[in-house]
Amino acid sequence: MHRCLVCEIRDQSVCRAIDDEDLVVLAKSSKQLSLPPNTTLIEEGSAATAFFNVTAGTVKLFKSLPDGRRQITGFADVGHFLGLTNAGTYSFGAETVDTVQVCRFMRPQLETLLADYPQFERRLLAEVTDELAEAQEQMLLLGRKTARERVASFLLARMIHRPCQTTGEENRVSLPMTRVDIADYLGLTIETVSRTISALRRDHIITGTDHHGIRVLSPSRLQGLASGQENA
Amino acid sequence: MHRCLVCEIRDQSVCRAIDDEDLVVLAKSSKQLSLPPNTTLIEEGSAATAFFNVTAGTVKLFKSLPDGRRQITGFADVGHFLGLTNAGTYSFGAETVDTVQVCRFMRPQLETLLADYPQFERRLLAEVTDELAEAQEQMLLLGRKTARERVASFLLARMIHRPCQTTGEENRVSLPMTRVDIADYLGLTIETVSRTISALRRDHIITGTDHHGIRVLSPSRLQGLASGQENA
DNA sequence: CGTTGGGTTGACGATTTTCAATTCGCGTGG
DNA sequence: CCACGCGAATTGAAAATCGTCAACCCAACG
Repeated sequence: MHRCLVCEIRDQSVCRAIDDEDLVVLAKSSKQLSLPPNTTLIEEGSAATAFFNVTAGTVKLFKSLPDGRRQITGFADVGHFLGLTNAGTYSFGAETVDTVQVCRFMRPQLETLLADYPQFERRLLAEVTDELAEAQEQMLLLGRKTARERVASFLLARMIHRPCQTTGEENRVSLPMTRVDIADYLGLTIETVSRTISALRRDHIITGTDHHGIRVLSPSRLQGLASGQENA
Repeated sequence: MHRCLVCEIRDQSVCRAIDDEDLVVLAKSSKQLSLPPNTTLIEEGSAATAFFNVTAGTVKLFKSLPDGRRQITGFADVGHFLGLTNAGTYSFGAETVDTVQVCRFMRPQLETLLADYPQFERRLLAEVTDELAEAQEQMLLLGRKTARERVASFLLARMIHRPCQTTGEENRVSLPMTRVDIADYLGLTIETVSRTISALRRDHIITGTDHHGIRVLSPSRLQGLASGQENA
C-alpha cells in the first residue's frame, strides 16, 4: 500500500488534487519527516529548494529584523502547504512549535506535479488566496487593535478554527506555543500578553490556569472584544 | 484593432498569459473603466462578482472595524489584479486613490479564462504569492517597527518600487495618497506620520516641502532606518 | 474673501514597553 | 520522595512612545 494513499489528512491538503492512481508518483516525489519541537524547517533568506505539507502538529512562520525583533506571520497546522516563493529564496523562516510531521517535496518534483496536475495548481491558488485573506485580517489586528482586542481575536480564532473537543470541556482552546510566540504573533511583549490574559480571567471571560490551554466562558463577549466593542 | 491587443500595460499584467489570437475573447469578457479619485471599487463584505486589473493610477485596499478604524493592507498600482477570494464575498474593500483605469472582468468570464488558460492561472498564483510575501513584510512593519522605521520603510519601498524619473530630480518619491491613507497603511495617526516626516527632513535624510512628493537625500541612511539600525 | 479640506505643530495623557522581582511548572538527581 | 534548578510565566513600578485634543497654517476654490 502506498503511503500517500493511506495518508489520513489527504482530503485536508493540496494532495487531494491528485488521482488515486497517480499517488504512487506523489509518494515517490515526497518524503515523510517527523520533527521535534523548535526545529528549523526553513531558514529566512536561504535558497528555496524544498516545500512542505504539514500532516501533524503546528509550524510557526516568521520574519525577523537584523537586531532580533521577530514577527510571527502565521501558524501553519494540519493540511497547510509551506514554502512557495517567486524569488529563488524564502522570504520567511519556519520552525516547528510542537512535534510536527511533514511531507517534503523538492523543487523539481513539485514543478512536475504542477505541470501535470492543473487541479494541484488550482488548489494552491485557493490556499494562497486564503492565506492572503488571513494576512490582511492580521494586518488589521497589528495596525489597529488594542492589546485586549488582539488577545481576544487570537483566542477566538483558535477556538473557531480548532474545535479541540478531545477533552470533555466546552470551548476549550489549546495553545501549544509559548507566550513568546503569542507575543511575536500579536505584535506585543510577553508581559502584555500575560497581563491581558490575566485580565480576561479576572473579567470571567475565560478560565483555567493551564498555560497551554484555556476555556472560554463567554464566546459572545470574546467576539465583541475581538471586533472592537468596549467591554461586552 | 482590438483593445486588449494594444493595451500598453499588457506585459505588466496577468493578461500577458493570453495569446494574441485569443485576446479578442479577453476584450469581450472585460470592460475598461475610468474612475475619479476616491471611488469605491469593492465594498467590504459584498458579493464577489467582479475582478479588476489596474491599468493606470493607484488603488487602496483595506479592512475596517465596526467603529470605523481602518487598516490599509496595500496599494495596488499598474498591473495589479484585484478581487480574488475563496469565499463568495470580498474580505476587503478597495477605493481609488487618484484617477484610475481598470479592466473589469465578471466572474463567469474569469472562470472561463482560468479554465482555458493554464498560464493565466500560473500568473495569478505568482501574483498572489508575491502579495503574500509583501503582506508578511508589512506584518513585520506593523508588529515590530517604530514609527520612524515604518515611515522610512514606506518611503524606501516607494522609491525602489516606483522609479518616478519623470521629473529631473534624483530619488524623487511620489506620494499620491493623503496623510490619512499613509497613516492607515502604517498603523499610525496622521499626526505621527506628519511629525516623523518633519523629523526626517530636520535630519537631512529627505527634503522637499511638497505634500505629495519628497526627495531622498540619503537612500543608505533611509535603508538603515528601515531595517532598524538606530540613526544612520 | 471666506470657506473647506488637508497638513503641521504643540501640550498632555494613556497604553504599552522596559526593567526587575517573584512565582510556577517540571524534570533531574540525590 | 523530595529538594534543586532552570525555563517559562506572572506581577509590579517606572519610563517611553505614540495617541488625543486643540490650535494654527496653507492652498484651492467658489
